[in-house]
Amino acid sequence: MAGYEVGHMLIGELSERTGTPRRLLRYYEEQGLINPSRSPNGYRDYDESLVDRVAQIRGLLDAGLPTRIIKQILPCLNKPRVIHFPDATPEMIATLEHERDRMSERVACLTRNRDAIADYLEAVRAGDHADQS
Amino acid sequence: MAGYEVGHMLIGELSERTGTPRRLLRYYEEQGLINPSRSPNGYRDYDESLVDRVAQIRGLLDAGLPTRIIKQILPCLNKPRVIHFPDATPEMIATLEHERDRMSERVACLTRNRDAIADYLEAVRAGDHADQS
DNA sequence: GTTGACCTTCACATCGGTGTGATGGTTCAA
DNA sequence: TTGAACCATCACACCGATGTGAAGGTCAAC
Repeated sequence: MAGYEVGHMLIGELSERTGTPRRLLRYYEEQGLINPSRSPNGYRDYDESLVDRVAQIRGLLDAGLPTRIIKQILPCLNKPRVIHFPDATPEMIATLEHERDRMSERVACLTRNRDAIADYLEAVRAGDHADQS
Repeated sequence: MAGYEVGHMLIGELSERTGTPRRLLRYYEEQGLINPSRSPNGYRDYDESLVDRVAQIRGLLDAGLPTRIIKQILPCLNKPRVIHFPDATPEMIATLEHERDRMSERVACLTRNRDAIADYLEAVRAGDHADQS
């Protein structure tokens, strides 16, 4: 059970470190969002960098993006500065532009509503129970 | 089929004006997100203000919020300045604070990824096909 | 009065993300 | 060598949001 090579881990460790059920780590792999290598015994072998990537995936899922879209935008998000892009096909670029804009819309919507909630909370906190106590 | 009282409309018109299937307008009602009045004949009668509200609901759904949560935060978002809040129970306040924070997290995640996409697109556009043509 | 375009309710289906558990292989330590 | 703690695949179930359509009421126009 020992992790000989540092920077690599089994599914259980990645699960704990990301707070993600094993089931979902396998699901994300099935959807092509990650592809861990395999140890000789067939166990999945996750690279350290996948901790961040999984967090990113979950954040995007939580923000309403489906795996299909996440899969398309992930390659643009490789840690190192834009090295060499796998595919700059016009359709891919159009897709990215579209998704970028949709994300901006989501940000606007969320920001608007969050600010409204914050305002409400502030108003409530501003001693509005004066007529009750 | 004429709309006698302006500012009121049938489900079909609201559907067209918001780009929302009738099915979903009824679903949102069932979930307690809107409650249109009824005409004598049983038809749903939507107020003009629901055009905006439906847009808001759809935006939040698209941003990953479930109807259960949307239902809780909607009352804080009445057009007129915070008039009188229906319920300022401590649990409700805690819920709102929590959801506000979750929305901030989503905004952060979406912004980060959107910017990365934008950077990527810019880099691609910056004549990086130099080594190909 | 019949037709057409609305509306109603209701039910069943699909799809994506997720939960749960069965069945069995690998490895380490007692 | 057996048991515990991992791992694997696979299948079935659930839930929320959504699609689709059947069966029937209302109303305006012809």
